[in-house]
Amino acid sequence: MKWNELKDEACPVARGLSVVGDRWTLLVLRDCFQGIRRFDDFQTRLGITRHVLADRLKKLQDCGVLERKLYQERPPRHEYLLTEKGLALHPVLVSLVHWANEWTPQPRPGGMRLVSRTTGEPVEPLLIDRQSGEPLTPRSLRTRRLD
Amino acid sequence: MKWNELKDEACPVARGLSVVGDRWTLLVLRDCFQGIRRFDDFQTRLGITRHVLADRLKKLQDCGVLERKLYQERPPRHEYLLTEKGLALHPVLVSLVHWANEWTPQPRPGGMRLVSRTTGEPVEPLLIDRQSGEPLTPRSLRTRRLD
DNA sequence: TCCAGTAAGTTCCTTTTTCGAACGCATTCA
DNA sequence: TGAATGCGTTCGAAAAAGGAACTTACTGGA
Repeated sequence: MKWNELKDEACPVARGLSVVGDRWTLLVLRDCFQGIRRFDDFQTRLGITRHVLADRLKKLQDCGVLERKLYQERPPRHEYLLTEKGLALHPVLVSLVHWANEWTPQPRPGGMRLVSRTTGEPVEPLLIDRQSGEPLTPRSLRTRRLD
Repeated sequence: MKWNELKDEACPVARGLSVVGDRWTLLVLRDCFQGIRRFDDFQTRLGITRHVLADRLKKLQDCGVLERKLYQERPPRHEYLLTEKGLALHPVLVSLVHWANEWTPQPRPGGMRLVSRTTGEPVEPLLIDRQSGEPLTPRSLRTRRLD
C-alpha cells in the first residue's frame, strides 16, 4: 500500500484518507466549516506555509471537496467553498472534536465545545444506525467484502 | 500553529489530529479494530516501512491509545491492544468509512460495507445528539469558547 | 549440531514533503 | 508615488518517509 495510491484501495478508510489524510487537510476543512473562504485567512489562522496551503486547496478542489469561485473580477479573486461532498465530511470532524474533548487534555483557559446553534446547549454526539436507531459500537459492527 | 505543538492547541480538531493526524496512523488503528495485534501483521497488511510502523506504534502507546502487552516470555513478545481511549475513536473511523463509501469511487469488484455483526444487514451511520435525538448538521452546530 | 524460520525491531542511505522567508503581479487606496 | 491587499510561486534547508539489509533471541527440524 503506497500513500499516493490509497485512492484505488478497496478499503474505504484508505480511500477516505487519500482525501483527508494529509497533514493540515482536516484543519483546512475545519476552517471552511467555520466560514473561512480566502487564501490569506486560511494562511493566517493556520500558520501553515503558503506553499502547502496552495497544494492542499488544489487537491481538495481536484477531488471535489472544495469549489473555487470567482467573487471579484479585476483583479480576479477566488474564494473556496465546501461542496456537498465536503459538507458530508462534517460527521468526521464532529466525531474527532468529541473524542478530543473527552480524551485529550484541555488547555486552560480556552476550551471549545460543540453547542446547538439554536439553544446554545452543549451537544453530545452519538453515532447510531439510521434504520434501527441502535448505537454503533466496535462490537456491533463488522466490515464485509462485496465481490 | 506548528505540527509538533498541535497537542497544546485550544481547538479540539488540532488536538485530535496531534494523535491521529499523522500519515498511516488511522490505517494502523483500522487494523487494530480488525483484530490485528502484532508488529509483522501490521507491517504485511499495510506495506508500511518497519521504521515508520515502529514510530507510530510508539506514539500511539505514548498517548494512551494503544497498550503494549507481553504475550510470551523467552523470547519476550508483545502485542498491541486498543485501550478505552483507542476504542473511543471508533466513531471517527466509522464516519470516515461511511463518507468514503458514499462519496469516493468504488473499486470493482471489491467494495467493503459496514454491516451489523448480528444480523449481517448493512448499516447507515447517523450522528445525533444523545439528549434530543436530533441529527447533528453543519447548520445545527457551532463551537463555543469557554474561558 | 547446524540451518531455517519467527517475531520485533534497528540501522543506513535515498527520496519526498514540509518549512521559512522572500519574491511577483495586478489592482486599489491615500 | 508609495503602501496595502490578495493570491499565489520560488528557493534552499530541514524533517519525514521509503527501501533494504541487519540484529537479537529463541524454536523446531534434519
